[in-house]
Amino acid sequence: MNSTIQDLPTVYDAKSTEEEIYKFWEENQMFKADAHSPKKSFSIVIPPPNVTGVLHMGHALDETLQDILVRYHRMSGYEALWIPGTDHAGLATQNVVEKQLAKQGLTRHDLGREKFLEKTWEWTNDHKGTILDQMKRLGASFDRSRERFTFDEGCSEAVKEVFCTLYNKGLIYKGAYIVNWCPRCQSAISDIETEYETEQGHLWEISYPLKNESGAIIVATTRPETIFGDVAIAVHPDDHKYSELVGKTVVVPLSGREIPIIADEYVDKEFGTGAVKITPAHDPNDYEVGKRHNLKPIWIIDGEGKMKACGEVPQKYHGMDRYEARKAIVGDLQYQNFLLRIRDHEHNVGKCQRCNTTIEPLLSEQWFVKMEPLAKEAIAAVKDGRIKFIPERWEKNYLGWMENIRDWCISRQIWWGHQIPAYYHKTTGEMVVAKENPDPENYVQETDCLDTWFSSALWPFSTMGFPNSETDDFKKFYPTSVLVTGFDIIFFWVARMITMGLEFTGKAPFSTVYIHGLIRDEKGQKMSKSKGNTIDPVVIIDKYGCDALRFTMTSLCTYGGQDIKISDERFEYGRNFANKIWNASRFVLMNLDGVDNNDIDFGKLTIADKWILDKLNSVAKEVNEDIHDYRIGETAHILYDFFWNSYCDWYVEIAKIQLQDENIKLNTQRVLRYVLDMSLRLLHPIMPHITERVWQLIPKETETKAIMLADYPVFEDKLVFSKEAKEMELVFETISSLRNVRQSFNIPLSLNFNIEIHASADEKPVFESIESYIKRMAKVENITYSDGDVTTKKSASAVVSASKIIIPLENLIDFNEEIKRQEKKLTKLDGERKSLEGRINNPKFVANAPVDLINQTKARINEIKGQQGAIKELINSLS
RNA sequence: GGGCGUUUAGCUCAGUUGGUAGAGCGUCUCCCUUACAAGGAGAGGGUCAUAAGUUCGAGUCUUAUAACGCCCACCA
Repeated sequence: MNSTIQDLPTVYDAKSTEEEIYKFWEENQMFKADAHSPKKSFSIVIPPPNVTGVLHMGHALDETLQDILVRYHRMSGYEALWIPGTDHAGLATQNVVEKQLAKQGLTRHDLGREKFLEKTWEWTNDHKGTILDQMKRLGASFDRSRERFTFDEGCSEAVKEVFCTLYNKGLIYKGAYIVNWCPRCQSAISDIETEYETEQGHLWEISYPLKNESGAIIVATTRPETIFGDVAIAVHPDDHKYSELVGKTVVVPLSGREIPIIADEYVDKEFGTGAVKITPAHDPNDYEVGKRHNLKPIWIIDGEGKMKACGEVPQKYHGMDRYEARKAIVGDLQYQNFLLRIRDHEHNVGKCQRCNTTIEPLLSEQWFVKMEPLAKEAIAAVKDGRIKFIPERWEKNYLGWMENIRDWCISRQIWWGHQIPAYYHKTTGEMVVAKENPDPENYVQETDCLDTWFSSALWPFSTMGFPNSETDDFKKFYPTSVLVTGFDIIFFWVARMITMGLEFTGKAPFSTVYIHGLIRDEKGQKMSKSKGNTIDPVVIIDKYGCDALRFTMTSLCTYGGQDIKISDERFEYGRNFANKIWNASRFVLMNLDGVDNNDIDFGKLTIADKWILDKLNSVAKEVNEDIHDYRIGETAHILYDFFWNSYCDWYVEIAKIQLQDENIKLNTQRVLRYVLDMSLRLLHPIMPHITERVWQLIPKETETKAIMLADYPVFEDKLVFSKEAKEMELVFETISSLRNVRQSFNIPLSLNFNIEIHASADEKPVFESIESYIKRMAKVENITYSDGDVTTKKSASAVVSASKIIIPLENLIDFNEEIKRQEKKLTKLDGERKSLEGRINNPKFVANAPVDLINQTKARINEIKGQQGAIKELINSLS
């Protein structure tokens, strides 16, 4: 980092810089938090990415926002901790390892549980760091010395503690229930892991003949293959169509089994035929009906989605896949004249979120968490404001779900994960729930594992040392400050963390939930590998730079948390800004002459100096407020506008003039240096690398290690210069007007012209003080003043504030064009004046509007009148 | 069936206590002015989806309608 200023390339080299800078931070352990620090704490736990995961745009956004908050607070005097880690991702990881085995023609069963776990641990240890290493490319300032894994020893201890405690409180139970079974994953999954898709299906109407008499009842079903699991036909009790049939017995086609006709209010009279077959083992609603009527469920489909080889299923169907069986059964029903009609029917089918396999509702023994008692406090915590959602509307969403909470199926029939700490006696079958096996000789552990989200739910405190609440980290950093995530996992994760945090630590695990939008492609579609519309953040970083990625994404975040549409080219925005920062910095550095401090002489400040300092000051104020309010996109916009449009486009250009004046050169250098320094600090949380790099290049009298450890700028009273800030408007307007004239009449830059200013009494001294700016920036040769009337000379002109500027360019301009130009302005002012006058002449407005506004309106009307008078005068002098 | 979001410039979108609309990109002019052509300067472009209401005043608040999108529920 010792290159001289002159050597710096004119194009910012993001790639080499970012690598170098990140290494610098890491080697100096700047991300490491101190649990013994006297500073206030600010802490975040990362939403742990799956160990199997690869970095995607969603991470890029999520991690960037967290990093911005962490870096901001670190610079603002907090002891900031960001804990990284990964999720063991039960099924996902198991699938990856199984796929590897499959290449060798093996299944996990060939290896056995123990060997398979060994293999999976091996894979995990090889890959645990990869996604976090990728996140280093994002500039993430997380504390790798505290890196955790949801399946590491500590987290496992926390899981056991929580499981046993909940069980002993009666909040975990084991029971038979209809669950969503994925035949491919061979496991139960929870309700929220099931997604519904609309499919074009059929409604088959099947005739069930009455026993011992003529006649039949016709049943409509979408799943004829479950016919062997039927235990009854149900009709609505008020449905007189069927009232005489209730209580009678029918014979199940193809099987010959006899089942009753029952009445139950669950049945919709209007749907299908008004008669439903009841299959308690394979449909959640049927299960409820069956329970009400004491009907024993019959299992006819197994865990692989195949027809069971059991007595109830005719032999010819044994082992048939459920869809094959459907075809065969429909064919057979038709052949035997039981099938009366087939209708097209659109219906929703449950799919496994992970593998998109159609879910098989299956009655089985599973473990559940009784959610309702736990939800109470989790609801209260949000309602009473202990936890705040941003944007607020997600609160409703959360509360709606919590208030209708259903029990959480936590057991999974997989091997990779936290094995449920329940032990069965080998002979008696007696069950003990305990952290350790009470007697390995005689007890075997439950084979099921826990849903991965069970350990994720404990993440904010399992990472801090729980169940030990006396660790330094727990005392210093728990509860965490804010949780940053997308809305897609509010139910999966956020809600459960809140529940568990409150139950086990008595505190909300975080006080704010900051929900950002999802990243979508340019058409607004979700990015997915299967659609082939993903954008790889690493590719973007290679092409545009990490800071460009971060800045662009940040700028696209809205207060309302809207989804963000991105395309490759959008990142040019951030790249160009980075390049602008780079080149502006180069200019300043090249002109600093070694000035190594910000000791500005306030007595020597020019009007432009005061304006930029005032502006910087208000930007600092606004940025602090915005970050505090999680309006992070806004901070990007404000800083972009300030740096580019105020600092570069105006101040730096003005500074070029001031630097020529030996009287104020040094002070100008200090102002340049100061504003650059502060701008870099303000930008650092969003664009950490380039700001650090440039900051290191600024000459300093004191040895300060890094910008990331420097103080974040705040509002300062001494930097308020309202009067000068206002007066600078005259500079901007004058120069813009003159440039407009030049452009309108195609006057080449090489031609310097003279101007004559008819200044109002109070504006004249201001004009005099800004003469050098006008001359240089508008290419003006001479400025003269005239107090009296407008000259009758034919000239182009401009009305600025309360003054008139005459540009005598007789031979160069088309007077008709000039008149048109002025008239256009006149019309514009006219519109504004009429509207304002309409207001001020309305007695109700005067009676109701705030005094300030009324005064402002009056003043503006007067100003417009003055300008219009001046323009008319100028037009007259032309014609 | 219930809930939520979106509708503002050609495109993508900002716009927090209501005070006559902004940015980036794109378009048109001019400029290689000693930080930057990934740049500089100037210009053009909007009945803020529609309708009613509240108000002195509505992109902003209320109600209704339309279109698109999302979430939840899951009548076989």
